[in-house]
Parts: sequence; C-alpha cells; structure tokens
Amino acid sequence: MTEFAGARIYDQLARIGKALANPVRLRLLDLLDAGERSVEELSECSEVPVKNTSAQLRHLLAANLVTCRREGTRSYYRIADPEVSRFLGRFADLAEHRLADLRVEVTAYLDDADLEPVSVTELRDRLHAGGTMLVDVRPEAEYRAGHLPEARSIPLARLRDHLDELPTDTEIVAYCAGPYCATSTRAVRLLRDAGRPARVLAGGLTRWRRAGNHVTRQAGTPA
Amino acid sequence: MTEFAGARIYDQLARIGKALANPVRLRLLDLLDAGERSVEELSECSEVPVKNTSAQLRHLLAANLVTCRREGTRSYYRIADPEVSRFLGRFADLAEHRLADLRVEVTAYLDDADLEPVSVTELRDRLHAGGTMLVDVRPEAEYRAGHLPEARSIPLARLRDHLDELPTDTEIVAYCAGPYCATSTRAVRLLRDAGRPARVLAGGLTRWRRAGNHVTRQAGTPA
DNA sequence: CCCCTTTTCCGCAGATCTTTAGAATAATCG
DNA sequence: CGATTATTCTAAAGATCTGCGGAAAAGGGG
Repeated sequence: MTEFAGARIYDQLARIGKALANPVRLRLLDLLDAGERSVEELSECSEVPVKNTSAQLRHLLAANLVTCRREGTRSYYRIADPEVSRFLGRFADLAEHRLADLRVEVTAYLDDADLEPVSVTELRDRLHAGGTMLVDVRPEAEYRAGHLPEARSIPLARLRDHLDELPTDTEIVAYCAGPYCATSTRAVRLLRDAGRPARVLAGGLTRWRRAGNHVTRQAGTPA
Repeated sequence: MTEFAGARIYDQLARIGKALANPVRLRLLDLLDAGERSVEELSECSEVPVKNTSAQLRHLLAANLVTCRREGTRSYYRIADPEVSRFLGRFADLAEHRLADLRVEVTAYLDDADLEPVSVTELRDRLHAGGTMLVDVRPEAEYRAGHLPEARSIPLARLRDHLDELPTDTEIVAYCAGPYCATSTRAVRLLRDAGRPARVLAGGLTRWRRAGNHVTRQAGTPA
C-alpha cells in the first residue's frame, strides 16, 4: 500500500540489527570502543574462546562495524568509524532507557551508590582546577591502548602495593573500562578501607570518550 | 580480566539488538514511526500475514520498543517513546553510513535524483516564505494518522483526477511516508508529465519528524 | 446466546545462528 | 625449511527464530 521498497532495503538494515543481536558481539564492541585489540586480547577480556571470538568478529566485519589490520602473525580489530562509536553510546542509552531489567542488573552489579560517582563533566572541571589525582585501575595493556589525560596507571591487582604512593589529603578518582565494569568500584572500596578519599568515575573511559573528550594514546600505539 | 558484569547485562542489551535483527520488525517500526496503527493496518501496509505481524509485534513489545492499546476488538500499536523514534533515525543513519549495499538499494529503488528532492530544512523555509503547495500523497488513512502542517491530502491513486485543482505556476512539493517510500516519486513524475513544477520531499514524513518538526493529527485521533 | 471479527496462543517443520572441534593458512624464527 | 604461534576456515551438532496451520480468546452486535 505504502509502496515501500521490497524487503531488500529492510534486509540490509537488518544486517546492522543482527550484528547487535548477540551478547558476545556487544561485549566485543564495547571492548573495541576503548581501543584497538588483537583477537587474543579480546578473547581474554571477554572470557570467550578464541575461535568463537574470531567467528563473532567476522560477523562484525561483515556488518562493516569494525575493521581489521594484520600485523605479523596477529590481527588487530577496531571500531570502523567514530560514527559507530557514537551509535553504540546511543544504543546503550536506549537500552537503559527502555529496559527496566537492564537498570536493575546494572545497579545490582555495580552497587556504587555509596561511592559518590563523579560525572564526566565534574571530573573535567576538577582536572582543570587541579587538586585531584586520577588513577586508571585497568590492566596496563588497556592503559597503553588509550587512557584519560593525566591519569596514572595502577592496575587493581597492584593497587595494594602502591598505597604508600597515594596521597591521603588529595581526592583520588579511579576509573576503569566502561559503564558495566566493576574494577573501579573495587579499587575505590580498597582505597577507602585504606583511609584514602576516593571516588569512582561514573561510566569509566567509555563515557568519557562518548562525551567527546580526549583520550591519550601511548607513543607507538597506532592511531 | 576487566571484571565486567557477567553475561546478564549484555544479554539485556542484546534484547534490543534482537528486536532490530529482523526486516519485518524494522519495517513495522518504520510504519509505526509515522503514527499509531492496528495490527490489520500494519499487516496490510507491510504485506505480511496478520499472524506473523502479530507475532513480530509481540517481540517488539517484549523489547519495550512499542506499546499496545486495545479498543473494542482491535489492538493499536505505537512507538513506546519519542526516544525510540529518535533512535530509529540514528539506526537508519548508521546503516546508510556503513552499508554501501544499502545506499545502492535505496538509490536504485527511489531513483529520484532528477526530481530535485527538497530537504526538510529547505521545505520549512519555503513554507514560512509562502508560495509553495504541499501535498500528502499517501492513502487518506495515513494522512489522518498524522501529516505535515499545511499539507493537503491527495492520495496518489486520486491525483490524476485532481490535477485541475493544482496550480501551474506555484511549485508543488509532494511527500509520502518515509525515506524508503516511492509513492511521492511516482506522484512527482505524474505531476511533471502534466506540466506542473513539482519536487519530492527527501525522506518524507519520517525525516520531517526526526528533524524535530511538528506533525498535525486529525481531531479524534488519539495523541 | 450464538455469530462474527480481530487478535493471540500453540505447536511443528524449516531456516538460521552459535559454538566448538579439527584442519588449513599465514607470518615468524631458528 | 621445519617448528611455532595467531588466526581463520570447514563442518557439524545444538539452540533459537520464523512462518504458518489450527484453535482459542476477547469484544461487539443481532
């Protein structure tokens, strides 16, 4: 009746939808959103067998959401385009907005209400004003792949050994990968137990990036 | 490694993705984006059997993307939230941006390059300035469900009979449902053959709405 | 109450997607 | 050139989704 194009156009649209229809692929996209990764790294981070990771990455490649670059014996994947990155943020926003279950899962998992999360804008103001120490508590490899300006890398696993290097009078803000990552929450609990005034960055690196802020890459890491 | 929430959070996200992973569902969402519809209307417009339409609508309902309202013996579905509508636009933008195949399909199907499509912003300026006649060429039922301000309804099927009411000196802009709808293209060809200076509105009602412009609803049609 | 319309539920056959094992490829290093 | 490592390809079992026939709700209207 409305004389729409045949199924073909909607088949094409559905290719993008299908790419987003699987939890493993969404997880991989979120990981890639933080920076380029090899298959093995992705597999390790997502706790999905390498073969399966590779298979799902091929789906994402087919949907043109990621690109692949070979270097020696390994393949590095990355988000194809900043447009995709922006879209992922909107996708997550919609999901959070529409799915009550998701909100429940997130708050139950993160459980950071008492840690006084710092918003991205508030953090930016604080960094500008000075007097705040910013700590990246992710594994060092992730820090190298891209981190907040002025952030110091102290992976959660090594945090306890570096306590004496942290001030007791300056506020510490810890962050990790993304909005569904609990590493920074754990870090802040540890810091508070050690008497440090610490808070988490709400939404982690992902939300920082999505707000359009700059991310520092280690020299040598390809742009 | 990164201590992400278990699969649960990504399972929830994937619920939205799955809803977008099927061409029929995407088509239904596009139809609903133009206004509330009953199952039967949707079935007719999308050329999908009623049973199947109903089944797919239940999926969308489960994903919380649409809502349902019963009136007498029939069910009316609609987009759950303007947020969803906005998201659909972004989804289509991403698809068009990333999928070369989609662009090919669209241009091959619409084939309106020679019809000098008018952009939404240009149309708004023209309406403001006056001297442009705006015609809605969709079936009358769709016009009633929601149309552009100042638009006159002349369904494509009846256009030939109403030619004498159309000016020969004022530019006519015709529009239909959405970016993948060819009704307005046909209407403009017909008008041009009849010596009228006509152009199509690029993206139709859908793009007009997505640009945040007002849509007029007939009295009696529930908001 | 029965009949009619519209929509939904049930269930099954066929298609598609996911996961993983095993083989193949591709690059690197002795 | 053979051994090694990282990744992809192939294939197949299992899970999930889709489309549709038949039947059941749920609301009118006579």
